[in-house]
Amino acid sequence: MTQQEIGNAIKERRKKLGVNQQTLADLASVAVNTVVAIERGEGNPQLATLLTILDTLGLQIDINIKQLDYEKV
Amino acid sequence: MTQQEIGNAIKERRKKLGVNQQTLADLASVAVNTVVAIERGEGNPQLATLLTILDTLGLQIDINIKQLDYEKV
DNA sequence: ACTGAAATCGCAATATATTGAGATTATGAC
DNA sequence: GTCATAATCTCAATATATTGCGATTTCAGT
Repeated sequence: MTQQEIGNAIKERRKKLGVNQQTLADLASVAVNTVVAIERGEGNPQLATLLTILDTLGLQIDINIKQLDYEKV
Repeated sequence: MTQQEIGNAIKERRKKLGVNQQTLADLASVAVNTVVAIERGEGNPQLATLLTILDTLGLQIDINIKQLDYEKV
């Protein structure tokens, strides 16, 4: 999962929950600028920042053995 | 998954692969100090740094809906 | 206990994320 | 097209990760 994909996942989840960037930022106690950057894939957030945002959205990170292309679906 | 657990996952995987911190750092093009901090759970690495290290170890990040305690195992 | 390798620590220098405030642009509803 | 809201951008200030080097401690094997 790339930085860009992570940003997209956050954005989709946020929209699904029906909250805007400002509200998410407030709930996660980060600046809205930070949320914007991460969702756009332009950000290179610190792990704590990312985890806080994910947690706020009811999401979590898992670490797995890298999946090879031919294994997908 | 917490910062600490991520550090442990990296450490275990590294040992399983039989490489030391310095070698991992070199392969991932980061400073050994950075690897040390992350593995110890003291670090708050930037996402790019974390992804590079995980990738070097053949690991990847996945984002999932948070698992509730009573759902575990 | 000895030895070599691995892991950890300390610190200053540098790079980069984060923040805050305001301005600008997109987007959707009516 | 208008209006309101959401999203994005700019820029300076601040906080914090990263690096490099050396020193120190820990650890495993003999």
